[in-house]
Amino acid sequence: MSHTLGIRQAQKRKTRQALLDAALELLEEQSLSSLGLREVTRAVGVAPTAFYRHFRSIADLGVALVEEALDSLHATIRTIVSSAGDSDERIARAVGLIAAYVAAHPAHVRFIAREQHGGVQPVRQAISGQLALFTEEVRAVLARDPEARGWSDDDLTMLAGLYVDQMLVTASQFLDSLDAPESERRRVAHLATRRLRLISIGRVHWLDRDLSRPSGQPHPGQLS
Amino acid sequence: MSHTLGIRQAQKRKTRQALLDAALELLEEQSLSSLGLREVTRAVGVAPTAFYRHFRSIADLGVALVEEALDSLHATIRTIVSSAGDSDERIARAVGLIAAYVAAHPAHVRFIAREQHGGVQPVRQAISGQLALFTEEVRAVLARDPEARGWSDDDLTMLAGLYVDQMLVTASQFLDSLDAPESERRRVAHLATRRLRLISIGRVHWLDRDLSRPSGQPHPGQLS
DNA sequence: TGTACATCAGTGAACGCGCGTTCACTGATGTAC
DNA sequence: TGTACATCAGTGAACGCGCGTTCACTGATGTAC
Repeated sequence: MSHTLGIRQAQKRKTRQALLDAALELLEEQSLSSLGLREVTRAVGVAPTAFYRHFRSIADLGVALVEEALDSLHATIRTIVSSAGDSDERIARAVGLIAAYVAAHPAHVRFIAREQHGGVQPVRQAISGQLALFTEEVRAVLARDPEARGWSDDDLTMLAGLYVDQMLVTASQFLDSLDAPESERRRVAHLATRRLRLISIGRVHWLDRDLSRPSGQPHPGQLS
Repeated sequence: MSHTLGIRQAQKRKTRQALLDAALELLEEQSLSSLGLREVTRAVGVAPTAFYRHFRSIADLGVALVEEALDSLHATIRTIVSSAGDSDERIARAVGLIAAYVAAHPAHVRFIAREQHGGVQPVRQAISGQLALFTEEVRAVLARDPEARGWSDDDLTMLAGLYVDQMLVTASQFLDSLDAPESERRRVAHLATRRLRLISIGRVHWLDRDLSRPSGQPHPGQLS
Protein backbone atom coordinates (compact mmCIF):
# COMPACT_ATOMS: atom_id res chain seq x y z
CA MET A 1 0.00 0.00 0.00
CA SER A 2 1.12 3.52 -0.76
CA HIS A 3 2.13 6.11 1.77
CA THR A 4 -0.79 7.34 3.89
CA LEU A 5 -1.17 10.25 6.24
CA GLY A 6 -1.03 9.38 9.89
CA ILE A 7 -4.49 8.82 11.34
CA ARG A 8 -4.18 11.88 13.54
CA GLN A 9 -3.13 14.16 10.69
CA ALA A 10 -5.84 12.83 8.39
CA GLN A 11 -8.50 13.46 11.02
CA LYS A 12 -7.17 16.95 11.60
CA ARG A 13 -7.41 17.75 7.90
CA LYS A 14 -10.93 16.43 7.81
CA THR A 15 -12.03 18.67 10.68
CA ARG A 16 -10.31 21.67 9.12
CA GLN A 17 -12.09 21.05 5.84
CA ALA A 18 -15.39 20.64 7.66
CA LEU A 19 -14.85 24.05 9.28
CA LEU A 20 -14.13 25.62 5.89
CA ASP A 21 -17.17 23.99 4.30
CA ALA A 22 -19.48 25.01 7.14
CA ALA A 23 -18.19 28.57 7.07
CA LEU A 24 -18.70 28.83 3.32
CA GLU A 25 -22.26 27.64 3.69
CA LEU A 26 -23.00 30.07 6.52
CA LEU A 27 -21.54 32.86 4.38
CA GLU A 28 -24.29 32.53 1.80
CA GLU A 29 -26.47 34.66 4.06
CA GLN A 30 -24.00 36.99 5.76
CA SER A 31 -20.58 38.60 5.48
CA LEU A 32 -17.36 37.28 6.91
CA SER A 33 -17.16 40.18 9.33
CA SER A 34 -20.32 39.01 11.08
CA LEU A 35 -19.55 35.29 11.01
CA GLY A 36 -19.04 33.84 14.49
CA LEU A 37 -16.52 31.25 15.52
CA ARG A 38 -19.15 29.46 17.62
CA GLU A 39 -21.56 29.45 14.69
CA VAL A 40 -19.01 27.60 12.59
CA THR A 41 -18.05 25.03 15.22
CA ARG A 42 -21.71 24.45 16.05
CA ALA A 43 -22.45 23.71 12.40
CA VAL A 44 -19.61 21.19 12.30
CA GLY A 45 -20.44 19.63 15.66
CA VAL A 46 -17.18 20.27 17.52
CA ALA A 47 -16.46 22.31 20.63
CA PRO A 48 -15.83 26.05 20.05
CA THR A 49 -12.31 25.67 21.37
CA ALA A 50 -11.47 23.14 18.65
CA PHE A 51 -11.52 26.05 16.21
CA TYR A 52 -8.20 27.31 17.58
CA ARG A 53 -6.44 24.07 16.62
CA HIS A 54 -6.93 25.10 12.98
CA PHE A 55 -7.24 28.88 12.69
CA ARG A 56 -6.18 31.81 14.80
CA SER A 57 -9.33 33.77 13.98
CA ILE A 58 -12.23 34.03 11.59
CA ALA A 59 -10.14 36.36 9.41
CA ASP A 60 -7.52 33.62 9.17
CA LEU A 61 -10.16 31.12 8.09
CA GLY A 62 -11.31 33.70 5.52
CA VAL A 63 -7.86 33.85 3.98
CA ALA A 64 -7.86 30.05 3.73
CA LEU A 65 -11.22 30.25 1.96
CA VAL A 66 -9.79 32.75 -0.53
CA GLU A 67 -7.08 30.30 -1.43
CA GLU A 68 -9.53 27.45 -1.79
CA ALA A 69 -11.96 29.49 -3.90
CA LEU A 70 -9.37 31.03 -6.20
CA ASP A 71 -7.54 27.75 -6.73
CA SER A 72 -10.69 26.33 -8.25
CA LEU A 73 -11.21 29.47 -10.30
CA HIS A 74 -7.63 29.42 -11.52
CA ALA A 75 -8.13 26.21 -13.48
CA THR A 76 -11.20 27.67 -15.17
CA ILE A 77 -9.39 30.86 -16.12
CA ARG A 78 -6.56 28.88 -17.65
CA THR A 79 -9.01 26.92 -19.74
CA ILE A 80 -10.75 30.08 -20.87
CA VAL A 81 -7.71 32.03 -21.95
CA SER A 82 -6.02 29.14 -23.71
CA SER A 83 -9.16 28.43 -25.73
CA ALA A 84 -8.67 28.12 -29.50
CA GLY A 85 -10.84 29.22 -32.42
CA ASP A 86 -11.94 32.55 -33.82
CA SER A 87 -13.04 35.44 -31.63
CA ASP A 88 -16.76 34.62 -31.48
CA GLU A 89 -16.08 30.97 -30.71
CA ARG A 90 -13.67 31.87 -27.92
CA ILE A 91 -16.16 34.34 -26.46
CA ALA A 92 -19.00 31.80 -26.56
CA ARG A 93 -16.79 29.22 -24.88
CA ALA A 94 -15.65 31.70 -22.23
CA VAL A 95 -19.22 32.67 -21.33
CA GLY A 96 -20.22 29.01 -21.19
CA LEU A 97 -17.31 28.15 -18.92
CA ILE A 98 -18.10 31.02 -16.57
CA ALA A 99 -21.74 29.92 -16.39
CA ALA A 100 -20.69 26.34 -15.66
CA TYR A 101 -18.19 27.45 -13.03
CA VAL A 102 -20.78 29.54 -11.21
CA ALA A 103 -23.31 26.70 -11.33
CA ALA A 104 -20.71 24.30 -9.92
CA HIS A 105 -19.26 26.59 -7.21
CA PRO A 106 -21.87 29.21 -6.35
CA ALA A 107 -20.74 29.60 -2.75
CA HIS A 108 -17.15 30.27 -3.78
CA VAL A 109 -18.25 32.87 -6.29
CA ARG A 110 -20.50 34.57 -3.77
CA PHE A 111 -17.71 34.59 -1.21
CA ILE A 112 -15.21 36.22 -3.56
CA ALA A 113 -17.69 38.80 -4.88
CA ARG A 114 -18.76 39.68 -1.36
CA GLU A 115 -15.38 39.80 0.34
CA GLN A 116 -13.50 41.47 -2.51
CA HIS A 117 -14.68 44.76 -1.03
CA GLY A 118 -15.71 43.35 2.33
CA GLY A 119 -14.93 44.45 5.84
CA VAL A 120 -11.99 42.14 6.63
CA GLN A 121 -8.74 43.65 5.46
CA PRO A 122 -6.49 40.53 5.29
CA VAL A 123 -9.14 38.81 3.20
CA ARG A 124 -9.50 41.76 0.81
CA GLN A 125 -5.75 41.78 0.48
CA ALA A 126 -5.58 38.05 -0.25
CA ILE A 127 -8.25 38.37 -2.94
CA SER A 128 -6.68 41.35 -4.65
CA GLY A 129 -3.30 39.62 -4.58
CA GLN A 130 -4.70 36.54 -6.27
CA LEU A 131 -6.59 38.60 -8.84
CA ALA A 132 -3.38 40.43 -9.67
CA LEU A 133 -1.77 37.06 -10.35
CA PHE A 134 -4.66 36.15 -12.64
CA THR A 135 -4.31 39.42 -14.50
CA GLU A 136 -0.62 38.83 -14.98
CA GLU A 137 -1.31 35.35 -16.26
CA VAL A 138 -3.91 36.61 -18.72
CA ARG A 139 -1.51 39.34 -19.82
CA ALA A 140 1.16 36.72 -20.54
CA VAL A 141 -1.26 34.71 -22.69
CA LEU A 142 -2.45 37.82 -24.54
CA ALA A 143 1.16 38.77 -25.24
CA ARG A 144 1.67 35.52 -27.16
CA ASP A 145 -1.31 36.21 -29.41
CA PRO A 146 -0.46 37.54 -32.91
CA GLU A 147 -3.03 40.30 -32.35
CA ALA A 148 -0.72 41.65 -29.64
CA ARG A 149 1.84 42.82 -32.17
CA GLY A 150 2.62 46.46 -31.47
CA TRP A 151 0.94 46.50 -28.05
CA SER A 152 2.84 47.92 -25.08
CA ASP A 153 3.11 45.85 -21.92
CA ASP A 154 1.08 48.48 -20.14
CA ASP A 155 -1.76 48.23 -22.64
CA LEU A 156 -1.73 44.44 -22.43
CA THR A 157 -2.07 44.68 -18.65
CA MET A 158 -4.94 47.12 -19.11
CA LEU A 159 -6.71 44.69 -21.43
CA ALA A 160 -6.03 41.70 -19.16
CA GLY A 161 -7.49 43.62 -16.20
CA LEU A 162 -10.54 44.52 -18.23
CA TYR A 163 -11.08 40.84 -19.06
CA VAL A 164 -10.60 39.72 -15.44
CA ASP A 165 -12.97 42.38 -14.09
CA GLN A 166 -15.51 41.55 -16.78
CA MET A 167 -15.27 37.90 -15.84
CA LEU A 168 -16.04 38.71 -12.21
CA VAL A 169 -18.98 40.94 -13.13
CA THR A 170 -20.38 38.21 -15.36
CA ALA A 171 -19.88 35.55 -12.69
CA SER A 172 -21.71 37.71 -10.18
CA GLN A 173 -24.59 38.24 -12.65
CA PHE A 174 -24.85 34.49 -13.25
CA LEU A 175 -24.89 34.00 -9.49
CA ASP A 176 -27.83 36.37 -9.09
CA SER A 177 -29.63 34.47 -11.83
CA LEU A 178 -29.29 31.03 -10.22
CA ASP A 179 -32.68 31.12 -8.55
CA ALA A 180 -34.36 32.77 -11.53
CA PRO A 181 -35.88 31.03 -14.54
CA GLU A 182 -33.56 29.74 -17.26
CA SER A 183 -34.45 32.71 -19.46
CA GLU A 184 -32.65 35.01 -17.04
CA ARG A 185 -29.46 32.99 -17.35
CA ARG A 186 -29.74 33.18 -21.13
CA ARG A 187 -30.15 36.96 -20.88
CA VAL A 188 -26.99 37.23 -18.78
CA ALA A 189 -25.07 35.02 -21.21
CA HIS A 190 -26.27 37.11 -24.14
CA LEU A 191 -25.27 40.34 -22.41
CA ALA A 192 -21.84 39.02 -21.42
CA THR A 193 -21.25 37.77 -24.94
CA ARG A 194 -21.90 41.18 -26.45
CA ARG A 195 -19.78 42.95 -23.87
CA LEU A 196 -16.87 40.68 -24.65
CA ARG A 197 -17.50 41.17 -28.36
CA LEU A 198 -17.38 44.94 -27.97
CA ILE A 199 -14.12 44.67 -26.04
CA SER A 200 -12.77 42.35 -28.70
CA ILE A 201 -13.68 44.85 -31.43
CA GLY A 202 -11.99 47.61 -29.45
CA ARG A 203 -8.96 45.39 -29.21
CA VAL A 204 -8.76 44.76 -32.94
CA HIS A 205 -8.88 48.49 -33.68
CA TRP A 206 -6.78 49.66 -30.71
CA LEU A 207 -3.72 50.52 -32.75
CA ASP A 208 -5.75 52.44 -35.35
CA ARG A 209 -6.70 55.11 -32.91
CA ASP A 210 -3.97 57.60 -33.78
CA LEU A 211 -5.07 57.74 -37.40
CA SER A 212 -8.74 57.98 -36.49
CA ARG A 213 -11.20 60.00 -38.47
CA PRO A 214 -13.42 62.76 -37.00
CA SER A 215 -16.03 61.07 -34.88
CA GLY A 216 -19.16 61.82 -36.91
CA GLN A 217 -17.86 60.44 -40.23
CA PRO A 218 -18.61 56.85 -41.24
CA HIS A 219 -15.92 54.25 -40.86
CA PRO A 220 -14.38 53.00 -44.14
CA GLY A 221 -15.61 49.43 -43.54
CA GLN A 222 -19.15 50.49 -42.70
CA LEU A 223 -22.22 50.07 -44.89
CA SER A 224 -23.57 52.91 -47.07
CA MET B 1 -39.00 84.80 7.84
CA SER B 2 -39.77 81.82 5.60
CA HIS B 3 -41.52 78.65 6.62
CA THR B 4 -39.53 76.59 9.13
CA LEU B 5 -39.88 73.05 10.32
CA GLY B 6 -41.30 72.66 13.79
CA ILE B 7 -38.58 72.50 16.43
CA ARG B 8 -39.44 68.91 17.22
CA GLN B 9 -39.31 67.77 13.60
CA ALA B 10 -36.07 69.63 12.94
CA GLN B 11 -34.42 68.00 15.94
CA LYS B 12 -35.65 64.60 14.85
CA ARG B 13 -34.10 65.09 11.41
CA LYS B 14 -30.85 66.13 12.97
CA THR B 15 -30.67 63.01 15.13
CA ARG B 16 -31.57 60.83 12.18
CA GLN B 17 -28.80 62.39 10.11
CA ALA B 18 -26.35 61.96 12.98
CA LEU B 19 -27.20 58.26 13.08
CA LEU B 20 -26.63 57.96 9.33
CA ASP B 21 -23.33 59.83 9.53
CA ALA B 22 -22.08 57.81 12.47
CA ALA B 23 -23.04 54.54 10.79
CA LEU B 24 -21.27 55.53 7.57
CA GLU B 25 -18.11 56.30 9.51
CA LEU B 26 -18.23 53.04 11.43
CA LEU B 27 -18.71 51.22 8.13
CA GLU B 28 -15.27 52.21 6.91
CA GLU B 29 -13.87 49.33 8.92
CA GLN B 30 -16.63 46.72 8.81
CA SER B 31 -19.63 45.48 6.87
CA LEU B 32 -23.22 46.45 7.48
CA SER B 33 -24.07 42.92 8.56
CA SER B 34 -21.77 43.25 11.57
CA LEU B 35 -22.69 46.83 12.48
CA GLY B 36 -24.44 47.06 15.84
CA LEU B 37 -27.32 49.31 16.74
CA ARG B 38 -25.68 50.12 20.09
CA GLU B 39 -22.43 50.98 18.33
CA VAL B 40 -24.21 53.56 16.24
CA THR B 41 -26.17 55.17 19.08
CA ARG B 42 -23.04 55.21 21.26
CA ALA B 43 -21.16 57.09 18.53
CA VAL B 44 -23.95 59.67 18.31
CA GLY B 45 -24.43 59.97 22.06
CA VAL B 46 -28.07 58.93 22.37
CA ALA B 47 -29.68 56.03 24.18
CA PRO B 48 -29.83 52.73 22.23
CA THR B 49 -33.60 52.86 22.31
CA ALA B 50 -33.64 56.19 20.47
CA PHE B 51 -32.56 54.27 17.38
CA TYR B 52 -36.06 52.82 17.03
CA ARG B 53 -37.59 56.28 16.66
CA HIS B 54 -35.81 56.51 13.28
CA PHE B 55 -35.20 53.04 11.88
CA ARG B 56 -36.73 49.63 12.39
CA SER B 57 -33.39 47.89 12.11
CA ILE B 58 -29.84 48.26 10.90
CA ALA B 59 -30.91 46.91 7.51
CA ASP B 60 -33.45 49.72 7.30
CA LEU B 61 -30.76 52.28 8.08
CA GLY B 62 -28.65 50.64 5.37
CA VAL B 63 -31.35 51.22 2.79
CA ALA B 64 -31.50 54.88 3.82
CA LEU B 65 -27.73 55.09 3.34
CA VAL B 66 -28.07 53.64 -0.15
CA GLU B 67 -30.47 56.41 -1.06
CA GLU B 68 -28.21 59.07 0.41
CA ALA B 69 -25.10 57.71 -1.31
CA LEU B 70 -26.66 57.18 -4.71
CA ASP B 71 -28.37 60.55 -4.72
CA SER B 72 -25.00 62.23 -4.50
CA LEU B 73 -23.62 59.90 -7.18
CA HIS B 74 -26.56 60.58 -9.45
CA ALA B 75 -25.61 64.21 -9.96
CA THR B 76 -22.07 63.21 -10.88
CA ILE B 77 -23.26 60.63 -13.38
CA ARG B 78 -25.52 63.15 -15.06
CA THR B 79 -22.61 65.56 -15.40
CA ILE B 80 -20.41 62.84 -16.84
CA VAL B 81 -22.79 61.55 -19.48
CA SER B 82 -23.93 64.95 -20.64
CA SER B 83 -20.34 66.09 -21.13
CA ALA B 84 -19.54 67.65 -24.50
CA GLY B 85 -16.47 67.46 -26.72
CA ASP B 86 -14.75 64.71 -28.67
CA SER B 87 -14.30 61.21 -27.32
CA ASP B 88 -10.90 61.72 -25.67
CA GLU B 89 -12.02 64.94 -24.03
CA ARG B 90 -15.16 63.30 -22.67
CA ILE B 91 -13.18 60.37 -21.35
CA ALA B 92 -10.64 62.61 -19.64
CA ARG B 93 -13.43 64.61 -18.05
CA ALA B 94 -15.26 61.49 -16.92
CA VAL B 95 -12.17 60.06 -15.24
CA GLY B 96 -11.49 63.39 -13.56
CA LEU B 97 -15.04 63.63 -12.28
CA ILE B 98 -14.92 60.11 -10.89
CA ALA B 99 -11.64 60.85 -9.12
CA ALA B 100 -13.08 64.04 -7.65
CA TYR B 101 -16.24 62.29 -6.55
CA VAL B 102 -14.31 59.57 -4.76
CA ALA B 103 -12.08 62.11 -3.06
CA ALA B 104 -15.15 64.07 -1.90
CA HIS B 105 -17.27 61.10 -0.77
CA PRO B 106 -14.97 58.20 0.01
CA ALA B 107 -17.24 56.71 2.66
CA HIS B 108 -20.21 56.62 0.31
CA VAL B 109 -18.17 54.94 -2.39
CA ARG B 110 -16.81 52.37 0.03
CA PHE B 111 -20.29 51.67 1.33
CA ILE B 112 -21.75 51.08 -2.13
CA ALA B 113 -18.81 48.95 -3.30
CA ARG B 114 -18.95 46.86 -0.13
CA GLU B 115 -22.68 46.38 0.16
CA GLN B 116 -23.40 45.87 -3.53
CA HIS B 117 -22.58 42.21 -2.92
CA GLY B 118 -22.85 42.36 0.87
CA GLY B 119 -24.70 40.19 3.30
CA VAL B 120 -27.85 42.29 3.78
CA GLN B 121 -30.44 41.46 1.15
CA PRO B 122 -32.68 44.59 1.26
CA VAL B 123 -29.59 46.75 0.87
CA ARG B 124 -28.26 44.74 -2.06
CA GLN B 125 -31.66 45.05 -3.65
CA ALA B 126 -31.80 48.81 -3.12
CA ILE B 127 -28.36 49.24 -4.68
CA SER B 128 -29.08 47.11 -7.70
CA GLY B 129 -32.37 48.91 -8.22
CA GLN B 130 -30.67 52.30 -8.19
CA LEU B 131 -27.89 51.10 -10.49
CA ALA B 132 -30.52 49.83 -12.92
CA LEU B 133 -32.00 53.34 -12.95
CA PHE B 134 -28.56 54.79 -13.69
CA THR B 135 -28.06 52.33 -16.52
CA GLU B 136 -31.40 53.26 -18.01
CA GLU B 137 -30.52 56.94 -17.74
CA VAL B 138 -27.18 56.40 -19.44
CA ARG B 139 -28.90 54.33 -22.14
CA ALA B 140 -31.32 57.20 -22.82
CA VAL B 141 -28.43 59.64 -23.23
CA LEU B 142 -26.49 57.27 -25.47
CA ALA B 143 -29.59 56.82 -27.64
CA ARG B 144 -29.59 60.54 -28.44
CA ASP B 145 -25.97 60.43 -29.60
CA PRO B 146 -25.53 60.39 -33.43
CA GLU B 147 -23.15 57.45 -32.96
CA ALA B 148 -26.16 55.41 -31.81
CA ARG B 149 -27.64 55.29 -35.30
CA GLY B 150 -28.39 51.68 -36.14
CA TRP B 151 -27.97 50.42 -32.58
CA SER B 152 -30.67 48.23 -31.08
CA ASP B 153 -32.13 49.15 -27.72
CA ASP B 154 -30.68 45.96 -26.31
CA ASP B 155 -27.19 46.86 -27.46
CA LEU B 156 -27.50 50.36 -26.05
CA THR B 157 -28.46 48.87 -22.69
CA MET B 158 -25.46 46.56 -22.91
CA LEU B 159 -23.16 49.51 -23.55
CA ALA B 160 -24.73 51.61 -20.80
CA GLY B 161 -24.27 48.74 -18.33
CA LEU B 162 -20.66 48.40 -19.39
CA TYR B 163 -20.09 52.09 -18.71
CA VAL B 164 -21.82 51.98 -15.32
CA ASP B 165 -19.90 48.89 -14.20
CA GLN B 166 -16.67 50.41 -15.44
CA MET B 167 -17.42 53.56 -13.48
CA LEU B 168 -17.87 51.54 -10.30
CA VAL B 169 -14.68 49.57 -10.85
CA THR B 170 -12.78 52.80 -11.42
CA ALA B 171 -14.31 54.44 -8.36
CA SER B 172 -13.30 51.48 -6.25
CA GLN B 173 -9.74 51.61 -7.61
CA PHE B 174 -9.52 55.31 -6.81
CA LEU B 175 -10.78 54.54 -3.33
CA ASP B 176 -8.00 52.01 -2.75
CA SER B 177 -5.51 54.60 -3.94
CA LEU B 178 -6.58 57.32 -1.51
CA ASP B 179 -3.95 56.47 1.09
CA ALA B 180 -1.27 55.81 -1.51
CA PRO B 181 1.08 58.36 -3.07
CA GLU B 182 -0.26 60.62 -5.82
CA SER B 183 1.49 58.48 -8.43
CA GLU B 184 -0.86 55.62 -7.68
CA ARG B 185 -3.87 57.82 -8.37
CA ARG B 186 -2.33 58.87 -11.68
CA ARG B 187 -1.80 55.21 -12.55
CA VAL B 188 -5.47 54.45 -11.86
CA ALA B 189 -6.57 57.44 -13.94
CA HIS B 190 -4.32 56.38 -16.80
CA LEU B 191 -5.66 52.81 -16.68
CA ALA B 192 -9.29 53.93 -16.53
CA THR B 193 -8.73 56.31 -19.43
CA ARG B 194 -7.39 53.57 -21.66
CA ARG B 195 -10.13 51.16 -20.68
CA LEU B 196 -12.76 53.72 -21.62
CA ARG B 197 -10.89 54.46 -24.82
CA LEU B 198 -10.88 50.79 -25.77
CA ILE B 199 -14.61 50.60 -25.10
CA SER B 200 -15.13 53.74 -27.13
CA ILE B 201 -13.21 52.22 -30.05
CA GLY B 202 -15.28 49.07 -29.80
CA ARG B 203 -18.36 51.26 -29.87
CA VAL B 204 -17.32 53.09 -33.03
CA HIS B 205 -16.72 49.82 -34.87
CA TRP B 206 -19.63 47.87 -33.33
CA LEU B 207 -21.78 47.90 -36.46
CA ASP B 208 -18.87 46.82 -38.72
CA ARG B 209 -18.66 43.42 -37.10
CA ASP B 210 -20.81 41.51 -39.59
CA LEU B 211 -18.56 42.48 -42.47
CA SER B 212 -15.39 41.72 -40.54
CA ARG B 213 -12.30 40.30 -42.14
CA PRO B 214 -10.55 37.08 -41.00
CA SER B 215 -8.92 37.88 -37.68
CA GLY B 216 -5.23 37.69 -38.68
CA GLN B 217 -5.47 40.14 -41.61
CA PRO B 218 -4.68 43.82 -41.09
CA HIS B 219 -7.52 46.27 -40.82
CA PRO B 220 -8.01 48.59 -43.82
CA GLY B 221 -7.25 51.66 -41.75
CA GLN B 222 -4.09 50.22 -40.23
CA LEU B 223 -0.51 51.15 -41.19
CA SER B 224 1.56 49.03 -43.62
C1' DT C 1 6.25 -7.56 19.22
C1' DG C 2 5.59 -5.15 23.64
C1' DT C 3 6.16 -1.43 26.83
C1' DA C 4 6.61 3.24 28.55
C1' DC C 5 6.34 7.79 27.55
C1' DA C 6 5.25 12.05 24.52
C1' DT C 7 2.23 14.43 21.59
C1' DC C 8 -1.72 16.94 20.56
C1' DA C 9 -6.79 17.26 18.50
C1' DG C 10 -10.67 17.86 20.70
C1' DT C 11 -13.38 18.72 25.39
C1' DG C 12 -16.19 21.20 28.71
C1' DA C 13 -16.62 24.50 32.38
C1' DA C 14 -16.12 29.10 33.35
C1' DC C 15 -15.39 34.15 32.66
C1' DG C 16 -16.83 38.80 31.66
C1' DC C 17 -19.02 41.40 28.08
C1' DG C 18 -21.95 43.67 24.75
C1' DC C 19 -25.81 42.64 22.19
C1' DG C 20 -31.09 43.69 20.61
C1' DT C 21 -35.39 44.45 22.48
C1' DT C 22 -39.25 45.51 26.10
C1' DC C 23 -41.25 48.76 28.93
C1' DA C 24 -42.95 52.49 31.59
C1' DC C 25 -41.22 57.13 31.98
C1' DT C 26 -40.26 62.30 31.24
C1' DG C 27 -40.54 66.70 29.68
C1' DA C 28 -40.27 69.80 25.76
C1' DT C 29 -43.09 70.90 21.84
C1' DG C 30 -47.51 71.24 19.53
C1' DT C 31 -52.53 72.21 19.37
C1' DA C 32 -57.36 73.50 20.51
C1' DC C 33 -60.01 76.80 22.45
C1' DT D 1 -52.41 85.90 25.00
C1' DG D 2 -53.16 82.11 28.30
C1' DT D 3 -54.58 77.61 29.70
C1' DA D 4 -55.26 72.67 29.51
C1' DC D 5 -54.37 68.69 27.23
C1' DA D 6 -52.04 65.64 23.55
C1' DT D 7 -48.06 64.20 21.25
C1' DC D 8 -43.83 61.96 20.87
C1' DA D 9 -38.34 62.03 20.70
C1' DG D 10 -35.42 60.52 23.77
C1' DT D 11 -34.44 57.97 28.54
C1' DG D 12 -32.75 54.35 31.56
C1' DA D 13 -33.41 50.02 33.85
C1' DA D 14 -33.93 45.39 33.00
C1' DC D 15 -34.07 40.92 30.44
C1' DG D 16 -32.09 36.79 28.52
C1' DC D 17 -28.64 35.40 25.26
C1' DG D 18 -24.64 34.20 22.57
C1' DC D 19 -20.19 35.80 21.99
C1' DG D 20 -14.64 35.00 22.07
C1' DT D 21 -11.22 33.39 24.93
C1' DT D 22 -8.77 30.96 29.07
C1' DC D 23 -7.68 26.82 31.15
C1' DA D 24 -6.76 22.31 32.82
C1' DC D 25 -8.24 17.95 31.05
C1' DT D 26 -8.61 13.38 28.33
C1' DG D 27 -7.57 9.75 25.61
C1' DA D 28 -6.30 8.17 21.03
C1' DT D 29 -2.24 8.23 18.20
C1' DG D 30 2.71 8.40 17.55
C1' DT D 31 7.51 7.20 18.84
C1' DA D 32 11.72 5.30 21.09
C1' DC D 33 13.74 1.35 22.63
